[in-house]
Amino acid sequence: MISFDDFIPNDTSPIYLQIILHIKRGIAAGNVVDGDEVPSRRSLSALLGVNPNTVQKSYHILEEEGIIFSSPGAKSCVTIDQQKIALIRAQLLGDQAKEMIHAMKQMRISKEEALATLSSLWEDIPS
Amino acid sequence: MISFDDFIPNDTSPIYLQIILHIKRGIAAGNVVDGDEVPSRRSLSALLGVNPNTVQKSYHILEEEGIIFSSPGAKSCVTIDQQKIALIRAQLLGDQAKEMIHAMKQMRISKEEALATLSSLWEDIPS
DNA sequence: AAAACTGTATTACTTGTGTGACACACCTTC
DNA sequence: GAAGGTGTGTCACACAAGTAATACAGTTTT
Repeated sequence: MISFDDFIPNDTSPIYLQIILHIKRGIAAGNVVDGDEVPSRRSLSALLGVNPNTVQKSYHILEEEGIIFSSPGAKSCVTIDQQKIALIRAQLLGDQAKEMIHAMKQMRISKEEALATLSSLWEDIPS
Repeated sequence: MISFDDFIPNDTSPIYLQIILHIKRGIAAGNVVDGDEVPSRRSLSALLGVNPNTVQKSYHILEEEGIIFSSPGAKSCVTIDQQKIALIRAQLLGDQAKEMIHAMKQMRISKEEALATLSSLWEDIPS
């Protein structure tokens, strides 16, 4: 079962997108494997302090992407193979790096300073 | 005058927040100095393909933060000193790095792989 | 069968964005 | 100096997206 303990909500992007991203990152991390259950709409919404419908929206999109499977009354679970996992991981990693680089360049921060900052802060962020 | 040529809209967070971030990054970069004019609501909205009111919302918030100054009929301009600039720069740099590290750790990506990815993609992203 | 869980659909409210109108400042022209 | 045009910021209202509240229907467990 995927964990949401390290879910840190962010007030800039919609919550349903953050939930989707969190699950995809969990998959990329290998924390979630094919057939794994996903938290129920209600339990996750209670944990995150949001409405069940917001979680439903996330799950619905993930279902359309073929990442989770739902059927009325039953628990939803992940349906994904190794190829998809590698693809998602590469995608998320690349996107995140590109966004970071873009932000740094907009601030005219050198490659060296960016790498140094990242390196020095690495241990401070909890896993 | 601050440039929006390298503004890359992103469909995850509200546009007005992205505009604020872009201007703050321009300030952090040193591209914008005290007294510099800021694009008019209409010209910027036309350039970005959004509504003048969306830009207005960004400028209004920046004015509340004491970063720009507006008065009816006159062009709006930036009001900021070196201390504020250093503060904004440190803030944005730290936030961006922390967000990157958090994302990487969620994907169980090692410090080495993260730095290597960033380093190898650096030259590919246009300034 | 009843209870406690599950996913789903309908509806309303809040926030973000779009459309339009207004008022003030500057600059040209008469 | 007065009149008009074009720039500027500001505001009120309408529409769309994100989120919340509630009710409904199926599955599992007891």
